[in-house]
Amino acid sequence: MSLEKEVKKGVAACVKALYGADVAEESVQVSATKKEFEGNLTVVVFPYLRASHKGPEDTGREIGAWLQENVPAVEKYNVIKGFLNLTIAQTQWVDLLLSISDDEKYGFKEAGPDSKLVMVEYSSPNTNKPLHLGHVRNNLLGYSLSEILKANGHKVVKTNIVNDRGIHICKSMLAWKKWGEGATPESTGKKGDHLIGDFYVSFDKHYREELKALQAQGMSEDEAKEASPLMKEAREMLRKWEQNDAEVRELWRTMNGWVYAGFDETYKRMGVNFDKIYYESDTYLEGKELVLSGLEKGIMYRKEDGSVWADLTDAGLDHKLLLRADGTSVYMTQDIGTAKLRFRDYPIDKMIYVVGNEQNYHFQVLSLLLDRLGFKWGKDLTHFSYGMVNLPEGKMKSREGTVVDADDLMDTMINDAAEASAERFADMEKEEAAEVARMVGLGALKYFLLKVDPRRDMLFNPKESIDFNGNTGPFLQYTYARIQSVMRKAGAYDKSSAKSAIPDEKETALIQKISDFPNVLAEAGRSYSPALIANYAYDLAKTYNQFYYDHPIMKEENGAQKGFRLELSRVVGRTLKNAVALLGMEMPERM
RNA sequence: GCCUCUGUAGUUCAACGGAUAGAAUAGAAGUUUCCUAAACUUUAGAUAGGAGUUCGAUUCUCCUCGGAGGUACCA
Repeated sequence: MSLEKEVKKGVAACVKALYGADVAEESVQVSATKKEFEGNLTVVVFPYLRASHKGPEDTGREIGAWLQENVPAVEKYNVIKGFLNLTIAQTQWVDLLLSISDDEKYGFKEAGPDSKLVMVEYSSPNTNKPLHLGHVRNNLLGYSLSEILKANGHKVVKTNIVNDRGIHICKSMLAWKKWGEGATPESTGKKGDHLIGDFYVSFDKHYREELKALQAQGMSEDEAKEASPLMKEAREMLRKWEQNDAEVRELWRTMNGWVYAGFDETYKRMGVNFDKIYYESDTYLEGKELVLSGLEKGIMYRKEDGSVWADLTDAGLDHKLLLRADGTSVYMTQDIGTAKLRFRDYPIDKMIYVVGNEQNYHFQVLSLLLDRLGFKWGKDLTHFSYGMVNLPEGKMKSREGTVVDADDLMDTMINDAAEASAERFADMEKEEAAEVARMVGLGALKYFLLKVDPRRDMLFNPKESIDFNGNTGPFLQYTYARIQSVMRKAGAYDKSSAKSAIPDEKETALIQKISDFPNVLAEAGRSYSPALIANYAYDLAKTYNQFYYDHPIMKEENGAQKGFRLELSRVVGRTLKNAVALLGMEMPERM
């Protein structure tokens, strides 16, 4: 049992014994003592004043005395204002470390028969352009969240809905037909997703020129948009696609194939993956059907022009369009269809959508509609809503060429890491140096994006954001690599000799930090927050570096002390590695 | 207009309603005959403004001001 739990239990028992009041163990407020006060754990006593009918100081002293008497681990106590600081007996710390040290997955829970099945949707790309920085945040959050949920004993299915059909891909297809001159990824040497993205941009460029020309002839903007031959052609292409036109479908398959090959490369490099991929082209018809069945059940209604709507005003929302007058589906329709297929494929207990916060309203509506259509998890589906990544100039805009491309970004990170470490890698084999640069570059990027509270907008400054010093991914990796270096040099050692070691303050602080990991992991799972893991890992590394600076390890002459410090270092390294793995980060053995 | 989110050192980020609001970076000053200095130490610097609830408010409620997003046929 962890010390914290022991104290909570003790306080609950104490309040019962002294004041006859019932207190839930979980409600007891226990935290690490601030460093300016004496003690290891602090109990907030304010909540018990009502039961004790005494002041905070007296109550604190009474509880402290009781704990000292009845909880073996509690050696001393002091009370400052309403805070009861407990000092844990020194002998407890080494025992605690040794009790943790055999559990290689300390803090992780295995999935069992009673585990909930959680489906996490993330990434959700459109197939008309390559992934950008916003997707990177999405992918890393989705992956990390999935890993954290798994570590908390849930069964997790990672899923991706690919928006592979619609006017956007038709625009790229049309541009390719008109101006592509048969270009392929092979002929151009370009990644498929980038090639398609170029044609999307090209379409937009020609389209805007067209609009300008039409407006010069005296049309209004709206009239010009209506009259644009290019847009007409694109719409015609979409119509043909829906009618299963062989030629259009063939081109569509080919071009999407290029995009998928490109995406796969990017995903692989980013280190994310999926258990099941759905395609909008397979799900949108299902959505239509469901909407029509909802129409029969009276959940939807049809307007005079033939369009189908849901009236959500009774839930404080609006009327929502689900099928256009011409019978084509919208985004919402597709999401309903996807939900149906997923429900058919998996016994889902909980559905989490990792999607940007600009879609908050969409998911509010989706939840309501799924619930009305009879999906048991519809009502409490979770929209894991994260904030946007902004650039110093403001929002990323693809039309203005201010998007930060995911592939370019990863290249830059890895190159910077290689440059920054050229000297220190001088004695490494080329391959290892490249591998370490990859880990460090991506580690810096992942940590940077994940350490921030997901729901907040964040700022990415290409020039300044990526640093390898301070509160960064490489800081954690460096700490780990340094520990591994010590372990390599130390070779085999007798762990049991640690038993008679006497830890000092910095060492007990480290053990306490390590023992806190299960709580942090559980809380990260409850609150869906990779940032908690990132902040914890930073804290642990920081604490270790402070210890490392003035505590000799291998050079320690006292055998017990040396064995203890080696074991402590090993467990810190392991904990760091396990923690950042939840963020998709890898740890180099040397750097 | 209406709805949602958001406002913390110069900057980028922390802080289950708990003690003197923490880090990093930029600034100033230091630490290496010693296990990796991508490290460590010292220093200066912030809760947008105003009411309220509370023993206690960055956190909860209300108002004002600022920023972002959404708002029925884009995803």
